[in-house]
Amino acid sequence: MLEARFVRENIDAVRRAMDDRHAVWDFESFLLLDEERRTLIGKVEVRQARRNEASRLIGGLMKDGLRDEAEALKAEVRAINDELTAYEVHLDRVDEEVTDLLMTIPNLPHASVPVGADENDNIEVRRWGTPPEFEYPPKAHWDLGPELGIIDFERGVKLAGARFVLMGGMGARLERALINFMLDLHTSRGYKEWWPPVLANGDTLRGTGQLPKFEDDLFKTSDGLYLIPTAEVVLTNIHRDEVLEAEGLPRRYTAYTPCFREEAGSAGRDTRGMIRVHQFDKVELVKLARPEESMDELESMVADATLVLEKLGLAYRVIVLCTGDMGFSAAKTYDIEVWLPSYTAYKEISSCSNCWDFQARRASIKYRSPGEFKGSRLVHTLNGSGLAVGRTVAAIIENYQQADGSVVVPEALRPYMGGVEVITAEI
RNA sequence: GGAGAGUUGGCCGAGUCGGUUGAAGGCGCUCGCCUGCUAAGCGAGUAAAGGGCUUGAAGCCCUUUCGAGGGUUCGAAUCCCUCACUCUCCGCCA
Repeated sequence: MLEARFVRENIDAVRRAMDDRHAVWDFESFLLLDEERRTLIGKVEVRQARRNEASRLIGGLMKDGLRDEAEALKAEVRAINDELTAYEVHLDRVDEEVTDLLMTIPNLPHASVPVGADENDNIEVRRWGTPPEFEYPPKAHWDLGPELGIIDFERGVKLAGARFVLMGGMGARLERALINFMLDLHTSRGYKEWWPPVLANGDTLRGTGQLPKFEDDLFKTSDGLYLIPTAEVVLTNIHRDEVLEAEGLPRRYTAYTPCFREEAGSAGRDTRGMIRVHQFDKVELVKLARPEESMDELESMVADATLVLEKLGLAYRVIVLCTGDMGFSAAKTYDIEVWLPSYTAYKEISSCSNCWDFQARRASIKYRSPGEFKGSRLVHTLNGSGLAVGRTVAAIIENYQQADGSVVVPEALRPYMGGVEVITAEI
């Protein structure tokens, strides 16, 4: 969320930022409502001040036994209250409309973000590793997995529906091994591990920006809870409505959770395999940082996420998203893409964003630093996948496949696989 | 699920026969004094959000906020209702 005053006072810059994002936002309504709101506040507050004054006087008059004078004042306040009620009802409505509008404006892109329309304007930052070459036509994980008996797409559909996956045997083991591998790696590098709820309330989803604008992307329970689409939601909201001490920053958090997405609007995209499913596992990284350090923390977060791929020996590239391709809450985003032979392309496996103070303002996450400044200031929040586990499974199966249909287990993972070096067909 | 207790400022914690209580006191923090250093001590200050005036900055005025919402009243942290959450006891249970 952006502040109403900030938008009002920087209207041209905000307009330009929205143009850069190719986002549409109703500036005209905002300016009108904002003006109306401030006018109403003035009218309400003048009357409240008079009421407070009169009430004080009444208290004094009653003590002195001057009942008649007190009654006259009471009558005046009653009249003021009638007026006040009408103005307050109006103000509440306008206030809500302003807030609703502000909740739907996306974050401002950081100055370092390239301006562009869509994913074609994203800029590659670096590459690591070499995509494997095969002396035979490599198979996709959606073929290899079922042939090995470790991924069962058909029964996943039977159990739950389209875009749900069932894994068994070494497939399930690989999933679990990756989760532990990633968590161990991140915790060894200073991230604190959490085990959060995977259902969250509306305030939590509003805090990170999924609500109110993207409710269609979420699974919702009958009593108003949401299945989290990412652990970012709960990890970032851990400190909602809190004031943190500066010396405790940056906070670096990690968690493994299942993630749930409706994938509404992505019909026809990535329909094969386990690239785009309703339920997937992810190890998430979240940081709460001081504003002046948040950009450095974004860079190091990308390094933390890519280290997973390097340890696994998977080729990847890092791109910086252009203004037109960034998510709602992000001020700057790096995507990490892993090489997938089935796509003969790099495919997103992590997205690392600095959300600046956008989420912190929604969720009211502040910090204080006595001696440096008075009061408290908003922190910056960052999040990134470290990594999406299902896509990592797919990448390993495809990149480490052998001519005989078996899959070599990356060395770094073998301790987590009970020493298994090769995955072969099983029943 | 049943019964009871509770929810106050960065933190702890007072505060009901409703009226300068935005809220005692303490901790923490800031500034000053004192002190070979440190510690201790003394004095002053220290909530947030919103609106307005002014501005280089500071500042000033007003409003709101004592879990959330609603009600009673001229006036509510204080009384009433609803809801949420926390704790204790009972029941049930992976």
